[in-house]
Amino acid sequence: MELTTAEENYLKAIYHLSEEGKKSVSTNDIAASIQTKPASVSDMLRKLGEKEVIQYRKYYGLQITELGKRLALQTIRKHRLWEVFLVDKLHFAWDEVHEVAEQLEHIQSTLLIERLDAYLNYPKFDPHGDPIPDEYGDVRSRPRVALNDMNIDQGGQIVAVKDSSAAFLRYLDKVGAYIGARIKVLDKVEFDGSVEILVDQKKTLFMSKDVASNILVLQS
Amino acid sequence: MELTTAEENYLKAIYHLSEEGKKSVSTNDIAASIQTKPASVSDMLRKLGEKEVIQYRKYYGLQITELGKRLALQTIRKHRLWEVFLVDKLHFAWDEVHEVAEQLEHIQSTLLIERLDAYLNYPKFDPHGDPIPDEYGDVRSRPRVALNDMNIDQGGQIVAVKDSSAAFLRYLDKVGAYIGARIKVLDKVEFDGSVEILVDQKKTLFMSKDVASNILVLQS
DNA sequence: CTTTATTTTTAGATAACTCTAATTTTATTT
DNA sequence: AAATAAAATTAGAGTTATCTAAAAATAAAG
Repeated sequence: MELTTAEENYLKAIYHLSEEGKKSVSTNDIAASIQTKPASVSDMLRKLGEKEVIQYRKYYGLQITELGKRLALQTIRKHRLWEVFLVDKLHFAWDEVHEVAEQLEHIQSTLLIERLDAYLNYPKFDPHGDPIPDEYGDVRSRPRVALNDMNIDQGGQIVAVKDSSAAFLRYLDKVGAYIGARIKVLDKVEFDGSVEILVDQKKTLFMSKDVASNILVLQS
Repeated sequence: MELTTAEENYLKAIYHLSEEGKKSVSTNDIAASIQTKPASVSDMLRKLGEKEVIQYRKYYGLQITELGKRLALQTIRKHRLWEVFLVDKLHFAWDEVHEVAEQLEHIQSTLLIERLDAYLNYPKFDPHGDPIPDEYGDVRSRPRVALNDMNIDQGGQIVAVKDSSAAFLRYLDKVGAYIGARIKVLDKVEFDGSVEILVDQKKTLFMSKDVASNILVLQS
């Protein structure tokens, strides 16, 4: 089973949207997430259905199949391994890697990925803290909680972000709340849901609920 | 100026054919070298002409422009840097790299190539002994001679091969005549042009004229 | 429970790249 | 130089992926 680059991108988007807890993934959701038009999505869904990576009945909705999941995880694995390479070896900043990894993930060569994995020392998480699936698609994810769901005086380590846009990542870098930073919730404002946190035992800062909800913390 | 992957491949083929000394590059030559049909080539030549990377008048022939040369060398630079990466870092055999490098060379990111170059320590030659152009397209090539053009008792070091097919490279590896091997011509057979050589001061072997003509030696 | 709004799909075009078959141009032979 | 062969190009069609505009199906509102 071989997928084209476009098909891989659609399937990856569908997988990610499926994982976000939403019952069913809509045509519009997919279109928004990969910056295309709903009409194009409809067309592709028919094709992905024929290839049996999703189960698709028009107007009804879709469901990703086991085969689809496996293929999506393979692409995600490649993407995240390349991100580790770019950051660890080529010293890219964590907000510069996405665009390039988006291209590299489509390179076809199992040998390449095997060797890359070994070369990077079989990393389990990418620079954003997201888990890297193994070659069979198995993921070992750490339990984690959104920063805005933590209570006062609770602490932990930032392990991932939900929004990986360059703008958001730059903002985090600027305030020192990068992956790996240790934080503690000092206060929560009932009114707007914003939080006050202590970063690495030295700096305190305020975060809007919107920002905090995009930061995932491994509690300690 | 941006080229598509297909355009880059055509331009690279045209550049290589141009460099092989042939006065003019024919449509059929290009078709053969990238495994496509002459009809497709004609079409692409028109497009490349419009983009001014070649000068093209139908039925007459073509000539690569300065712009075309620069762009082709950029692609070749990327290809060869990736080959160094695959061999030096990921321990690919030198006959396994081509197919993967063929994909990697089309990744678009100047930052990536700058960083990769630095990471590999600014290599000047790829694993096949071919020179790596710098970012401006300048090539520092070593003077070298085809093995079948050498005389008896002359020696040197194998620095490159003309035919990079996996089959040929495997053959060379098998007989120990890899890039970097030191050789000396022991005898030449007038009748069929075959040569007897001493490899790394220990092993002697016979090579057909056909094989010898595809091996380039830096004389010493 | 109709009417309106939203979502989704189809229809028809376009762009890039490829092919086969037919045609045109250039080269080679006799 | 006419006849034939080879090379190159055009014509027409297919594939993949995209779009806009129109139509169909479902959901929401009155």
